[in-house]
This record gives sequence, structure tokens and C-alpha cells, in this order.
Amino acid sequence: MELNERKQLAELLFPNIKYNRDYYEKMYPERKLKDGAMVTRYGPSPTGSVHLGNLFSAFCDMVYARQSGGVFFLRIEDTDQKRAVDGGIDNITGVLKGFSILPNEGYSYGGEYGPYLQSERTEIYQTYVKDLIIQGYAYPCFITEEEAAAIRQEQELSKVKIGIYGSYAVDRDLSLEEIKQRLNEKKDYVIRLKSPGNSKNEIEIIDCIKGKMKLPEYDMDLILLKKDGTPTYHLAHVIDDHLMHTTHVIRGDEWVASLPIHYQLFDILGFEKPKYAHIAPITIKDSETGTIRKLSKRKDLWAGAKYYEENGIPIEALHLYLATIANTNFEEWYLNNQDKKIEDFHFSFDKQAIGGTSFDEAKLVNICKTYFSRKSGEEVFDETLKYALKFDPEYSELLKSNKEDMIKFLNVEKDSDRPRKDISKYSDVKEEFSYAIDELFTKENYSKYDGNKEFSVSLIREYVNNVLDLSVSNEEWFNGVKEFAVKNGYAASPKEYKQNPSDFKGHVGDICEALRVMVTGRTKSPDLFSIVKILGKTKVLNRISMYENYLNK
RNA sequence: GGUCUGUUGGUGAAGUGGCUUAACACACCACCCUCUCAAGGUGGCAUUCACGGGUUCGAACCCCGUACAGACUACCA
Repeated sequence: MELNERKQLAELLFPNIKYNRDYYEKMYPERKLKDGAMVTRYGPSPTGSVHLGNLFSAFCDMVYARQSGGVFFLRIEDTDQKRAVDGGIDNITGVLKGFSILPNEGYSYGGEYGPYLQSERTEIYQTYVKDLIIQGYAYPCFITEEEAAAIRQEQELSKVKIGIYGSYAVDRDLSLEEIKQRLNEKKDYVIRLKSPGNSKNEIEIIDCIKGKMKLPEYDMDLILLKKDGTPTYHLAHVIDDHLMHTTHVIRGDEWVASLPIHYQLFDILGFEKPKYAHIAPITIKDSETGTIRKLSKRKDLWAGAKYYEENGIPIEALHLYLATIANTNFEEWYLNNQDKKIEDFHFSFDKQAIGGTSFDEAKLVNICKTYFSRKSGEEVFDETLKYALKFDPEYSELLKSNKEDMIKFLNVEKDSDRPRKDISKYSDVKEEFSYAIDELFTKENYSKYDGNKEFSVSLIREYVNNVLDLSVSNEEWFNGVKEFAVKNGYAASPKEYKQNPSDFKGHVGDICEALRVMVTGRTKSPDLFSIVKILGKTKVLNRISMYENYLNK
């Protein structure tokens, strides 16, 4: 087809496209950013579901843009209406906000390079495709979906590469007359790329994370525009990331196989290519099959973004975990720089895992525990209250009315250089500090006691009434317990007891254990004297009576 | 089937030709500290880096083959 025929064809196919590509090139000028600033983007499809992998990818986008003084924008890739789910887009923006993964431009954030909804950019894509038709790089193809499926089947049988290319691309060289005729018959058509590639050629690709790769050149007549005039992902990606001046395309590595397509598209359209960074998926070893697979929202509790919110996993702790899997040297850095923040760490692509990153639940839990151990009682209280207001309103009321004491409980053993690590999520607080709030402490708590000893109520009552002094130091307190123990025929230390067990009724630890069980309902607790001090004598005596009732029930 | 990519202890992994008798963290076990637990301390936990061959004075690191695993191979993204 001659140039003037191609021009006719372009007008025939796109009568409503008024502008040419220069119009858009001028509309979206180069960004004015400092050298080395990265422009990244997160491009979810509007299904609305967000899982850990999405969060991870968006987290990487944010972190690289932020540390380079660049831009991280949000673009909704909704070119396929079949994937749209009601409220899906709002859910995505909501989840991102909820997890403090904040774009500084894009859908719902505004910016100069919009619209950031691909469904609103159809004219832009068509403008470029129209130009491609004029240049002879694209053509209308009338092969129906059924016909394509048949071709595919035939190719499978004859073990030949699957797709529309070479002799299978029957509409490639249709004359203008033939096309007009089919158009008059109102036949459906798609716009395909007239691929100039040859799969025998190799192209070298340098991925920021995976390094050098050699892939065969793309030689298929890819669909650019679907029959509804809407672009495929490939076309939309290339045009958008060019116009929006993305410098680094960070995306899941399921896309590496499409890289030759994208390279070819960039070349044909005369665009400068961005750099690519393909991140490995977060995987997990399937407990049933033993194989490694991507996280699945249906099978893995931890996969869905909701899980973290509902269970009260702190956002910052999740960020720490994502940073840990993003850069393999982050964990050690953080351990040695405990006073620093994630923002202080320099992320780099070559410290990013090439293969799959396995999800390590135990590690996440540990990171969370460390996070909590470094927070003050006040901070833990505030955050827990915020969580409870949303997921446990009843508990939130109790927290509010017990604020002062609760903070004291949360602060027990905080001032030491080895703070406790017994909470890994906000929802743990209620259970872990079950003894802290009087309204929640009933004699039922004793049924959770995991030992089988029965303690002497009168002995402990005597101790509390006659010996316990809340004004002394921890050391003096313990000495007092020892004295009381000895006076009542108990050994002053477990060691002493072990040497001659028959000489004693037990040892000082047994007295403590009895008091601990009566006061907290369990055999394990943070520092006992601290707890007793916060409760005060009256409440302690109350609990002793409660225990007595429990025994006599 | 084809094309790419990966494979290091119980787990996440460091490691890119000699400082590796394989880091670090988590988990686990033992002991210590100790009124319980948590925390902390000390030690243990891969004689070996999927397997086979090659290059090299020297290989977990480079090359080839095999096995296994993953991704892609849509008018989905």
C-alpha cells in the first residue's frame, strides 16, 4: 500500500481523531527534575483486590522515587472493562492510603500528566495508532476470535510457534479496496502491529534487577487496539510511560517475557525507552503440594492486604518487612542502625532478589515484636486504641476509661535496655494484658491457668496484709518476699531448695507463683512487683478473694 | 512444546574467582542469668552451596549438559 492509500486508510479507520501525535508530545513536556530523579508508577487494574505482592511493588515504586527526589504516580490500568469491579478503584486508593504507600501524583492525587485513568485516554492511543497506520506499521485485521482460536489449535498440533505472524497474518497485506469492502460489510476488526521483527535475531536487554538477558526479537503481529477500539496493555504501557515520562518501570517479573514487544513498540514509535526493573514475586511453599507458588489470597491468610489491617499489624512494621525483602542488605543495616528510619536507608536495584522472594511469616512476626518493644507505652496505647475503635469498640471503651493504668502496664520493663517482646500485633494487647483491666478480669481468668497446683489463699493474704509494702524498690520488695518465705518454711532461693528439698515446703518462687496466679490468672507475666504496684493493695486483695471463690465454685 | 529465569542449613538469605574452616537474621536445642515469662549472654545447628562434566594454580561464584521449580506463550493486565 502506498503512502497516500495508507493516509486514506487512517482517515477511514479514525475519522474522529483530530490531533496528531505532536499535539500530545507538547502537552506532556519533559519533567523538570534534578539529575538522577526517578519517575515510577504503580498501575493496578481495577479489580480492587490488593495483595501483599501489589503492596510490595508499590512500596518499591515509592521508595525509589522518594530517595531520588523523583515522582511516584498512580495510574489505573482499566483498559479491560471485564476486569472492572464496582468500588474497585476506591478500594485500591483506600488500601494504599491505609498502608501509607502514598503516590505524589496520579489518579485521585492530581498532576499535570493525566488523565491517569487509561479508559479516559483512548483518543491518545488512537492518535498514535493512526500515525502507525500511515507509517505502515499497523493494519486492520479481520480474523475473528474464533478463527484465531482455530489457528492456535492447529499450531499446537503441528508444534509450531503459536500466534499471528508470517503466513498466519493473512490480513497483513490487504489492499485498500479489500479493507473498504470488509468495512462496508461491518466486519469486526482489530488493529495489529505489522511487526518488523525476526525471532532469529536476539536482542540484549539490561534489567536493573535481573541484569543482562538475551531474548529473541518479537515477530508477531500483536494486537494494538481491540475490536472496541481500546488498547491492549502493551500499547497503553508504552504510550503512557513515554508521555508521563516514567524513568523506571518497576513491575512484576511476569512481564519480562513481553519485554521484546515493549522494546519494539518503543522503537517503532520513536520513543526513548525507560529503564526496567522486574521484581520477583513473593512466593510461598505450598503446605499441601510442597511446591513453590505465588502467594494466593484464597489459600494464604497473609496474602490479602486486609489481613494486616484487621489483625492490627502496624503499618511501619509491615514497611520494615517489605524493606527487608526489597533489599537483601536492609535487615542487617537496620539491626546496626536501630535509631534510623527506613527513609535513611539507600535502596538499590542490585540488592534486590532476582529469584522468588519467599514469604517468611516468622520473620514478620519478629519484626513486629521488635517494633512494639521499641515503642513507648503511650505510643502502643494510642495505636492500640485506634485499632480497637475500628475492630473492637467494646475494648476501646475500656481502654479509654483505664488509660492511665493501661499505659503503666504497657510501660513495665520498658525502661531497661532489653524491653519485652511479647506483642506482635494490636490484637495481642487485649489478651497479653488481660490482667490489666479490672472489668475484664473475672474469676473465669483462672480457668485459663495452665498448672495444676492449688495455692494457699491464707498464706498469700497474710503476706499482702502484713508484709507487702508498695513504696519500696524492686530489690527490697523481693527481699521482703524472701524473708516471708523463710519465716513460713520455704527456702530463700530455688538453689537452696534443690540442694535439700525435704527441708522445705518449697522456695521463694512458689510464693511468687501463687501471688502471680492470683493476681494475673497465669503462671507467666511481666515483672510481678510492677503489676502489683499498679493495681494497688485493694485490687490485689480483691483478686485473692476472686481466686478463693474460683476454688470454691 | 517453545522462550526466559531461578536452585546455598529447619526458614529468610549473604555471597559475582583466593580474606569462606559459607556472613547475618529468624526458628530450634543446650547451658548461663533468674521469682515466672520475655529479654539478654555463651555454645550447637550446611565438612558444603540441586546433580554431572569442564575452564583455572584455585570455583558456591565462569562455561556446558541434566534434573527440578517458576514466569510467559489472550481482542487479561
